[in-house]
Amino acid sequence: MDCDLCGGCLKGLNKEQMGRLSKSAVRVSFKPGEIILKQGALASHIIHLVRGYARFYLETGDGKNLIVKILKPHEFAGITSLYANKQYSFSLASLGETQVCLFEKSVFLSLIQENNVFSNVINQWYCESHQQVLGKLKIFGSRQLHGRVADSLLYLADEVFHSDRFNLMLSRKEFAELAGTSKEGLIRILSEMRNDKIINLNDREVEIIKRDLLERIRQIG
Amino acid sequence: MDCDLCGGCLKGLNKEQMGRLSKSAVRVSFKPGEIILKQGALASHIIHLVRGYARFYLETGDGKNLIVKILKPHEFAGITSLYANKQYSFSLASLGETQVCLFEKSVFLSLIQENNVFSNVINQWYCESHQQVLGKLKIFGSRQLHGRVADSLLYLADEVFHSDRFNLMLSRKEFAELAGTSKEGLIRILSEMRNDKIINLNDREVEIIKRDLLERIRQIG
DNA sequence: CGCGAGCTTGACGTTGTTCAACTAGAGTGG
DNA sequence: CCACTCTAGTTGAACAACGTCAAGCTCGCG
Repeated sequence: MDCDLCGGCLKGLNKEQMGRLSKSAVRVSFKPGEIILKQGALASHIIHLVRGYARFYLETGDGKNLIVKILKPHEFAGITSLYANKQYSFSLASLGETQVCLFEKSVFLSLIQENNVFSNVINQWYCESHQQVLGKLKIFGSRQLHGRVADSLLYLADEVFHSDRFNLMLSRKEFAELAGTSKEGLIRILSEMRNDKIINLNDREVEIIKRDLLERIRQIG
Repeated sequence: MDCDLCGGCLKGLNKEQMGRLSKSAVRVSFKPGEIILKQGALASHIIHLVRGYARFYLETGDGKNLIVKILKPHEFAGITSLYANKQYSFSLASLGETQVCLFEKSVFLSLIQENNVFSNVINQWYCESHQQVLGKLKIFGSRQLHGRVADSLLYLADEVFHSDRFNLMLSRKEFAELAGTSKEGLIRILSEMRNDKIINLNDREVEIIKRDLLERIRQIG
């Protein structure tokens, strides 16, 4: 199987290595809401999101979830389980229709070990991912609801959809899990923001109207 | 300058590379409470903690801090600023007397790029560090005070001091910043735990008595 | 038409922060 | 040697923030 859709995401590999990886790869499609990787399962694969979006979340143990980030096309997941972890420490579920490429972890790992350019690509990935999580931790540890919701809205606009107008692919409950609160708490803040004309909100269509204000709310909390 | 105290932390480097790194290295001592790296400053160095402990924290912008982890001897900081970030995204302050080794970021980076074994060591470091932050995010996003304090206590016992009896090197305020709450809130929980004989607490001397119970509190919140 | 799922709002109780007062110990200067 | 002051720690009370519970609403579907 070839993996042309993976595009430049695997740069640094030579033809032989690319072939070895492709041979171990499987392409799979998922319907909306299906679980792609399950927390606790044996970490056997690295996944590459080819098409669609997916929510990367932690099962907190008390029946709730915490969405850490939204994966968009050409992003990876499972790299955090490359070393040490025998099991996935997170879950991944599709939003809408998605298509993913599954690479065997062992092959992926040996490529990192033998190809320095590739190893550096992964390094860089870690660096960015680490930063993002640290940022989220900061928000969670220091801001209250208004700030966390504002942050989540801006995260979606800036990092995921690259537009101030987008279709929130999440249910209210899922959006709450992204902002780290309850469904009702989130809804109240959103309603408030709509009343204050900071955002437009029709069902799952979101438009950021007063971005400067939203950014201020994120900062002061 | 040689860097024998860095021990096996820089494994994978050959003699020439080790020499190049050593030549760029500076050894510095810090008194209790002094700032080693300052959030926002130009990220010019990677630091290696040779002796003592340090708190790795984020300045949240509203005058509060959030302690992400406690660095112990032979750990690194600043690796998260290797790529992209021109400025440190965190601060590092000494707890007690510490001694650190400063490496020039540019030299460090070129070693990663040319030495695959070293690159993999860093990769692994990222992987572990990433996991730790994700774990903390999970706690912050899903547990309330009791759980967060229990988690912080167990973190110190298991990951930092490797003993159920240790000298908390943090003030109450700093410990609160580790647990993500206010000084008063933390004190109340600690008093409760002392009254319930879950921990012993004399000034900054901590002893975990009922570990099983503490672990349960961490899990159920 | 009835049913269920997702969304919304109000009421209420819990949790946690803030403010203020108090204590103990350490350091300072008369 | 004793006020005085400063800091860290502790506790109580008032208040705000947030989660939970319950009810109603809309919409799509059988």
